[in-house]
Amino acid sequence: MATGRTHRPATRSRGIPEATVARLPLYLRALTALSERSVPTVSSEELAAAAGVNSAKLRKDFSYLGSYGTRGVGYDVEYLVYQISRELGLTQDWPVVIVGIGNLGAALANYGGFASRGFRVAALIDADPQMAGKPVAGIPVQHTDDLERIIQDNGVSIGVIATPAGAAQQVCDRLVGAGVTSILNFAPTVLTVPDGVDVRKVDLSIELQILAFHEQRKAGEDGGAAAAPTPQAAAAAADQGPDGDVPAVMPA
Amino acid sequence: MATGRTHRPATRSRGIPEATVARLPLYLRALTALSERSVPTVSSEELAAAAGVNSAKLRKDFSYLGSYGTRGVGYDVEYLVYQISRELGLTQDWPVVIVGIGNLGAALANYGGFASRGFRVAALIDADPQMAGKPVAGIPVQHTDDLERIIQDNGVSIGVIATPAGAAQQVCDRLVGAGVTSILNFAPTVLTVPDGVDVRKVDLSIELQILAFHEQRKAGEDGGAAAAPTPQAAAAAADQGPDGDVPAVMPA
DNA sequence: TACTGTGAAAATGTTCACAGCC
DNA sequence: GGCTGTGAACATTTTCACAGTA
Repeated sequence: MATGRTHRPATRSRGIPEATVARLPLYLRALTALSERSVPTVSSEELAAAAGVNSAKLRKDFSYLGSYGTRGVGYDVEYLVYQISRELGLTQDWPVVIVGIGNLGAALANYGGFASRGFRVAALIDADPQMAGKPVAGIPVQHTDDLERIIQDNGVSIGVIATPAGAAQQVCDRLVGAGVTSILNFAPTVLTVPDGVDVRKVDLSIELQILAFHEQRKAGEDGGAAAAPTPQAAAAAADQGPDGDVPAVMPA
Repeated sequence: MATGRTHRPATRSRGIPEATVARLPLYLRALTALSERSVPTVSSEELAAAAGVNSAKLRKDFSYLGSYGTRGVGYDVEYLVYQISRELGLTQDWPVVIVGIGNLGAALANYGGFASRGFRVAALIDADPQMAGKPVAGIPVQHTDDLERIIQDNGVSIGVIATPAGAAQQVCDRLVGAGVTSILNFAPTVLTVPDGVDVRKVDLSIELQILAFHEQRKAGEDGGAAAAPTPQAAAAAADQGPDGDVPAVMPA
């Protein structure tokens, strides 16, 4: 039953700290924007502002990649775009499958940010036979029955799970069985995977809960901070709306 | 123009560390599942497994909230559900607006995980006049023109931005101007906000990029770790698909 | 006995501040 | 002069290991 670990790759990632890796895509985006405006060089101060971090952190981050800057001048935008892309593995093509083509899956399929960074949506997979053949974002949806074949035919190593929570673990097992070694999970469940498989999780309601925590702090306690006005007392009838996608409730 | 900081609340959150706050929703979900199965008590070991963390971390996390367990026995599930909910501020009703009802916005509106945790979608807002009046997830979409009124009428303090990147900052400014103090941003842009406003960011393509980084590591280097088989050589024709939402694409 | 709660150690991440170089 | 690169100080987070207790 594999003592499934989540997150944290086994591969200590050579020298680059996780926290730095997590920021590289941020820098890359900021750099890409500069590149589009044909800006030739940028200082750590400017780039940091564009990426929303402070400049000391940025410089330290870059120092793990090597010495790609020029003292007194800054960083060459194009060169840095290339170096970071290479470091992140974006100079190669990553075929990706999306499983679960509900609202969220469709949104993901349409999301331009994937195609624009070396990721290619190789297939869309759904358990509903009604969906089979229907094009979403120009790609025909295929049935779950063919999951293994699709993975293998396309050499897919990254899978995205956008199914309801109840189906996620089963889909995950099949993806892993077929050779997928990285999973991006949108279903609100903890996935159990064998060692060597990375799982990253995006949970919409968790982010909101964290915001609520801080929001509560602003209003409550004493008059510490400022800003927040009344938290409105409408703390009443919270109709438990119908579950659209993701049920949030484990099947038991 | 406010030297907009992102993330990290100003309010040092009494004693509870950020890292702990970020895990509370995880514990809450696991506990809710146990509660539904009428499990009366749970040990740190069991709960930690269900939440995907290790037990020492969980105990330390709970120790910041107080001593809610019983030595030799474990934690009372119902009691803990209540305590964590209260700590997160989920015992009150949080009206939320979603701005940008494209694919992603619709997915969010339909997402059951919101309603099930004290969050109530108070309104859907879109800039497209064609959308106005159309119901999405049973809620009629309203036009951006009415944004300020909607925020104030509903006492909204949390806003979700699911617009294209280009519109995000403008929407953000209007939300903040109307009194919103917490923002969940799905647009791939760094938002600038005044002090006292919290921003959390969910970026789909960033998560994939982090996976790609580790995926690359598994394949490359030498035969350090195990698991990962062939990374398939399909590194060829990556047709730069059309941008659905979000921009990007390196020019060079 | 079987568990929690927590100090203390270790690891990781951030910031400071300045030497070094263009 | 202006900026990078980085040791060293500081801060946060994780883990260990065990005392305390129902």
